[in-house]
Amino acid sequence: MQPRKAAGLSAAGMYFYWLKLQLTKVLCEEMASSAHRLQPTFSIEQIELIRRLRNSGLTKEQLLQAFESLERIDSELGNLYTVPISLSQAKSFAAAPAQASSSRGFLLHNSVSQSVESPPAAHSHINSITSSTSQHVNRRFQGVRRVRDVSNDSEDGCDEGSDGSNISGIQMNILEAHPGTKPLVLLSDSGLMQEVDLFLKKGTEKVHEEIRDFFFANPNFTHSDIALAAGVSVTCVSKFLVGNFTSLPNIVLRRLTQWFLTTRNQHQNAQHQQRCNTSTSKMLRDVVQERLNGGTSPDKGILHMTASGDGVTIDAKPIDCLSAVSSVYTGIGMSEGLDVHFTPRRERFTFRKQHLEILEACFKTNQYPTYEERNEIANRCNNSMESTTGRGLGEKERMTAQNVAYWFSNRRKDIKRLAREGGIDMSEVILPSRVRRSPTPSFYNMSINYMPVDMPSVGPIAFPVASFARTTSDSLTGETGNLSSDSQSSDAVTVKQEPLDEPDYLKVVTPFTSSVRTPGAAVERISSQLLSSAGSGRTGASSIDTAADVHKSVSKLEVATVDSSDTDVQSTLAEIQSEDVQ
Amino acid sequence: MQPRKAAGLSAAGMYFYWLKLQLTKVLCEEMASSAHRLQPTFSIEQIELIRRLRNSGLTKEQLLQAFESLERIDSELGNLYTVPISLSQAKSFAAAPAQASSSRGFLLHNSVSQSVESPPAAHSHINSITSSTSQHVNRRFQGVRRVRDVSNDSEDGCDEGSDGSNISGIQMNILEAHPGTKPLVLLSDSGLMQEVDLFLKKGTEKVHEEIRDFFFANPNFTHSDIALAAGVSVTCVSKFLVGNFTSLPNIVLRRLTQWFLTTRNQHQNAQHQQRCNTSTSKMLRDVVQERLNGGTSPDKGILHMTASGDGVTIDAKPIDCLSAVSSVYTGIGMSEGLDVHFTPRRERFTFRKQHLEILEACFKTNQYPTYEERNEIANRCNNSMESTTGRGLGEKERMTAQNVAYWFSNRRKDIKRLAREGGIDMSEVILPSRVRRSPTPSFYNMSINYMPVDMPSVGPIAFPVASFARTTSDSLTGETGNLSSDSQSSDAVTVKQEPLDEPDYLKVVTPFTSSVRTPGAAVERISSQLLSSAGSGRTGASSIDTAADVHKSVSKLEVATVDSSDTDVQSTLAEIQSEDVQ
DNA sequence: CTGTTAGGGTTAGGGTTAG
DNA sequence: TCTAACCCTAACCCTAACA
Repeated sequence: MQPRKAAGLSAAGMYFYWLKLQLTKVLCEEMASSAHRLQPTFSIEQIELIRRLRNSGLTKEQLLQAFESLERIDSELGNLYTVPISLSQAKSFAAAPAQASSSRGFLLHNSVSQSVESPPAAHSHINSITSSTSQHVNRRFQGVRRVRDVSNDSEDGCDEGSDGSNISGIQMNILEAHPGTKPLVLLSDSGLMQEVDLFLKKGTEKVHEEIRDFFFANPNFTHSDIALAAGVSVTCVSKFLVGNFTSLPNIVLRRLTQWFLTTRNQHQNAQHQQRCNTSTSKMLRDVVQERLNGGTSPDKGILHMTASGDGVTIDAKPIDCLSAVSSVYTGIGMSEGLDVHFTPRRERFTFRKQHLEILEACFKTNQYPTYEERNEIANRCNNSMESTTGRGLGEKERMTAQNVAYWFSNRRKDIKRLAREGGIDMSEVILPSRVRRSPTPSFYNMSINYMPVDMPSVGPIAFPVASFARTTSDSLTGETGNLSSDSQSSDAVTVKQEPLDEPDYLKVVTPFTSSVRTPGAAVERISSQLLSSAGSGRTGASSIDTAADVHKSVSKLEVATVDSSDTDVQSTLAEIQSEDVQ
Repeated sequence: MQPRKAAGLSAAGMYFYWLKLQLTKVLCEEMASSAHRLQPTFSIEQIELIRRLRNSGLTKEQLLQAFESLERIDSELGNLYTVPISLSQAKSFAAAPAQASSSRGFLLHNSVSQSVESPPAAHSHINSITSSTSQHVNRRFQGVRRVRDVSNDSEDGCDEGSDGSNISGIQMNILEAHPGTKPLVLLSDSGLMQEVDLFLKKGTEKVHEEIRDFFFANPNFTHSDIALAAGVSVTCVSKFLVGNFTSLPNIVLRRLTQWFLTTRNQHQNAQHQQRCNTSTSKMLRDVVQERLNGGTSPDKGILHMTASGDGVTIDAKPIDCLSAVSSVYTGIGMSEGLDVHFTPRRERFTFRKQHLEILEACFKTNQYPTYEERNEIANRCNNSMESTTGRGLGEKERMTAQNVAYWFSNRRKDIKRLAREGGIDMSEVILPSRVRRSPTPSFYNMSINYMPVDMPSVGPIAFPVASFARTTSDSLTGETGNLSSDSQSSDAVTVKQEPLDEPDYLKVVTPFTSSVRTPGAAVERISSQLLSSAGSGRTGASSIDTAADVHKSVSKLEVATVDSSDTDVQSTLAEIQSEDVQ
């Protein structure tokens, strides 16, 4: 086997992370000394990890060595990882396969050495991975206890997408035939997927409600457990349970749903025999048994795997959901009858002029909007957009609370950066608005109790239009004179330059200038700055505007920001920014 | 003054950015109330800002007014910004000149209405900007302390270019004759430049090592600080420190090096008297003094400025380095006797057929190659090219990892666009290959005890090929039947269309189709689609081929991609895509 | 602890520019 | 004209801090 050099550094870093996680788990298992071990299925990371390990050219011997080393180290350190097993009932997550035997060896070894790199797609031959050599290590399925080491999931950005319009990643369940036997890797069928789709069709609210109730009905559940089992971050679980389900990406919802359906079914089936919930092994056995018995859904493993870990799709596409899925199902990838679900990557949302106007206005008031506030802002934006365009918004055009959250987050950073670059120590000045955000209670009026102090930092700015002359002659590009008002083009903001000589702009800015103390003033300025600088062009695909138009929009935008051209903006401003400057 | 519309959009945006920055700084300075101010040199942004201000037609009086306003405001607000000075040793960045007055007015307003846009090029009369009125404000050089709060930043793309083949941007240091006197704008001499060049000659690795060590040796450094001081984005700093220095453009490396040399020297020089590192002014004085005394390099300002913020040259030209610099020195920009270093624009790399073949093959396997992978691909391409041509590759002919990165990036976009245009919602299907993106354990935690494994990248994708027809009739483009073998024309690949009905092509593809699990199958299909649909002939400039020829090459390319005609391709495929379908 | 989230880091997608 | 090469910033990941 020819070793392949690892990927990029960052990639490597990530890899480390996963590996760490993996090793941690394995080590954990290893440490445990239980006798009858079940070979749990593999977790997402595990699968991928293994694949990578294999691809990296690592031999099983080497791998084994590594494990042993870790084990040794661990024992020397006092079994830090040997924590009490606390796998609560429904807490069935993936664990590395282990076996109650005493032989030593390593998971997937043989197969690893044989196959080189496997395509990401779920291959049927994956089934043979573990079965080939029956390398069951005596690992224990250890509940993930650790301190906060393992449960520290990453988080993950989340998006809106209220329902399962997305196809989850590659689904693959690895089940073991029998406790103590070789693990079995099964491909997930579309049955679960469909079930999930159906369930998601109930609507996000309903889904959330059910899952939440299910969660609370089981005191043994912890966020971490679910996160681990479902393959999502704790953060997402938390958000979901708290009610911020709308800020979660579809993929997360799908996974949670999948977990829910699977777990619930298991739970129900195992209900009668789930008397002793303290015995992990017993419980695991139950689960396995259930599966072996052809439970509701043999493949709806708790231990499913999703190839691409993240991938977020912003928009919820209730309607397209099915079609999208079906298209995938019938896609080429499916030609072999495989259920390959790809986890879509995030789709970048594009903030339009109107959005920015509203966002900026809100930002001036409160840099830390709560979820409700964000949601409201998003709605406001959407409504504004709808009324402007006169048509419904596409899935991708619909702003979500998450988008807003991202925007605010990035915005705060922007300002901070700006301040820093300006040499101002913002750490003490800025962000005072961080008034303890409402603990959950919502519907506070956005404006609350504190006067948003803004940072006096930068001042109004006049952007010199000038040019940053590119080495070549760029300065000649825009010579158009003034710009007339622009129509509300629904295009992305293309603002990149703004004519300083724009009368309206100046006019508008002035007032603010005079009232510098206004809390929002500074922010306002920076905002406008940002706006002016935050241009991005449009692609040829959707544009037909001329350079002149661009100019127009730009100036328009600038003006609008400060001006009162938009009702929504105005209302927002009024609502939030009542801190005038009389 | 006749208003001129700004140049390119981005230029304007950039301009705003700089200006904003500048103002921020100015304001900051204004806020400070120290008396004996040193006039620190100017930062990149400052210089540009000032230039812009001047060009905008703002008079010094107006400027003064603005400053005063701000100052007043500040005092009224309670000197929110007057934070303890804590300029850590080597952290010397630029501060903007300011003055302590009390009149009211507003920054830039007047000017705005008057001036329009100024050309980006560095003008020699810039010298008079500040010196004309001796506007030294009592600003304080504020240290950048912050806790760890403020160390936030922006980012920015970067490129390859491993060594200093690039000429940095406009270099210009502004020093003041004496503290309290009018600032003096000095042109940076080539001394520092040469020093930088020499340093860079050590090799990227070495450079990286030294700078990195230097960085870690100073716990006070933050990425942001360096970015700010060096005039590069935080992203670049981050990448550099993490080790991805090869993905940085030459210009960035140069700047970092410049920063490093400058800072280090200062550090060393100030070492003995740096007992009290709490006195910012003291330190500044030292620095200034040193400079005035004709220190090692009077102009090696920390605060040099590089006019064009970006500009990237892809190829590393160790050899040309010097010549390049010299050419710049004598370039047009110099006509005024100014030491204007133009940042050369990127040199467009031309992908040849061979390159594309390899790239396509790799793309099918993994759409998101890591740095190492990209590097490997580049090497593979170069080797292939070398063996083909039988001669060494010129600097421009050598593909770099960055070229590969660009190619992949653009390729992904192409596919997405195609899909979109084809009416397929790729958001869910495409780009699954990205398994959890590397968390890139920023060098902080990277160390540790784990075996570096690389990260998993996902699998194969299945893209619905079918409907990717371009909206228009593209499918008709390639009707040529078979293609005979094509001679190795050294011309740039002009392949743009590919006959779908190409027997060979189909033949080749088929296997993949049948083996859907193959990761690259879908990609393959889309790729071919792209090729077929994305037709563009070659420009008349370099082409003389007939349509038939094009077809030939195209088919050739396609075939080669999947076929085993090329050794490199094969090896690549085999190596990576060994996930067969037995 | 456990759950959340602000923020520092980074990556990569949507656009745009220019060789 | 095409597309390599950027820019900007949305969208994440991860850790620390805090409730």
